[in-house]
Amino acid sequence: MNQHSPSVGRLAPVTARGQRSRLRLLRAAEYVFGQKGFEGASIAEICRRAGSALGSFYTYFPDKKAAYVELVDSLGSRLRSELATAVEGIDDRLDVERAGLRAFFDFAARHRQLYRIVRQAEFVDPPAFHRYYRKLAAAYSTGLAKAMDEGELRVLDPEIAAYSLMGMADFLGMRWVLWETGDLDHVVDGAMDFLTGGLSVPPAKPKLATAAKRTTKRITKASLHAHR
Amino acid sequence: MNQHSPSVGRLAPVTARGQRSRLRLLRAAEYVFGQKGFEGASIAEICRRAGSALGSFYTYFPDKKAAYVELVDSLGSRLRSELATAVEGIDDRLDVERAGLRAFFDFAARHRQLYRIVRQAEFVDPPAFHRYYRKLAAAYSTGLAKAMDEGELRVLDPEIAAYSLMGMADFLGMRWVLWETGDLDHVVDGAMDFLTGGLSVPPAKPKLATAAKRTTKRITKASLHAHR
DNA sequence: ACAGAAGGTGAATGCTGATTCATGTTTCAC
DNA sequence: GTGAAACATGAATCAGCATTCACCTTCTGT
Repeated sequence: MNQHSPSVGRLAPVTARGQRSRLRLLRAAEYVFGQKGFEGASIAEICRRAGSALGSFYTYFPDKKAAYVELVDSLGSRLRSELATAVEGIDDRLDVERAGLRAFFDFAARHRQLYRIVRQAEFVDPPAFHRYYRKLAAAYSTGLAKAMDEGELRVLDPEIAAYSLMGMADFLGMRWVLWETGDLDHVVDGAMDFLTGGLSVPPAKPKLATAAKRTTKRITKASLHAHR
Repeated sequence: MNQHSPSVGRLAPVTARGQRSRLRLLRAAEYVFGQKGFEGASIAEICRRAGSALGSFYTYFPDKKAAYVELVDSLGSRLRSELATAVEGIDDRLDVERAGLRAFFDFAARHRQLYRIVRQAEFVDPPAFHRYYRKLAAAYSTGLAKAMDEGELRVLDPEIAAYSLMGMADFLGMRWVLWETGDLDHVVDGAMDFLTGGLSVPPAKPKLATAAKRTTKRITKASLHAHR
């Protein structure tokens, strides 16, 4: 009942040839769906790109939507697994955040269709869309909660923190990975600066307050002008 | 050349009746596009919902896409204007952030199609999609930069901060306004807690470090359990 | 009260593209 | 080597719209 039950029609390939065809089709689908959107993509174009005949698509997928959903799930689990790998063995939790952010940007750069495919999923198959973010958020929340328990992070609501951090990564990636490839190191540093210390001005030592504030401001503003 | 040049055909309504019709059509379009997506929505359904005949749509819009783009632009400027209003007169910058977040959630709650319409725009008309976020980000960045200049906020790259904050708001709204309406006050408080102070544990007074950490942890975890 | 403009109507046109199917080709277990 | 199961093929089917158009109704100024 779960994944590919070959009960109705034959969907899971049996031979090596079949596996190859299915994979070619899926890869082509990732490209075309990402390029044109779900509705805009035609099975014909996917097949052309995969080097298969029109009918072959239906040997492996019951319909257009099924292929799409599989793509969303697959992108989700590939992303989660890459993030887990990128982060494993890192002790300091802030370094985990940095590595995770970096890995996300890398993934997005390698799968420029990621955003478009996932976002379209909201219309094609809402459950798949939810799954994608909920699974990511669940793993993230757990990690954050543990770090908070261990005193590695300030104690916050882990789920709120997880969605906040996911949102940051999402928008930063959209802006600096997809729209305008810039100095990603600078973006990662800037993001880490923000998510580490927040927006509010740390209470300065009372006596020197004004002077210290002024100095900090000048220095950092100058360094910011180096970019952009 | 700019907005509605009635050069080819009559697109801008002249009489009050026309204005009403156009508005009814636009409202219906907001609903139907939000519900079914751009491709999934049919002009016929929009007209049915608006109580107009099929042909009337083309009295006011050159085609399906034009109506969509107008919707995206309109949602964008309505949002920006509501945010500006919600925030004007507030002095403390962190209170501005709080009020802005709250206002965004309210807007999203009142326009449950906002997310779906804006996200679809990426496929329907990429320029409209970019405009939406870029205009928001530009206004936001400017405000943040000013607050930083005035020493109200820690100095960060304003554009990175703007996209980070937009991403947070976007994801928190998706999760707690659209998916599961929960205790929004708690979400706003949690988000403010995060964006104010960041993730990292503030350096404790050396002598009491361990004890203090423990205590904080117990208290806050207990209070967190009150929710969810 | 009438002309002409603005607004309204919905059947008809045309195109696009998902899905099916009858038929050919390849693979592989034996 | 052979036959059944797997795969592959692409023309044909079919349904769903966007858009057009020829004609009707309601205003508004004079």
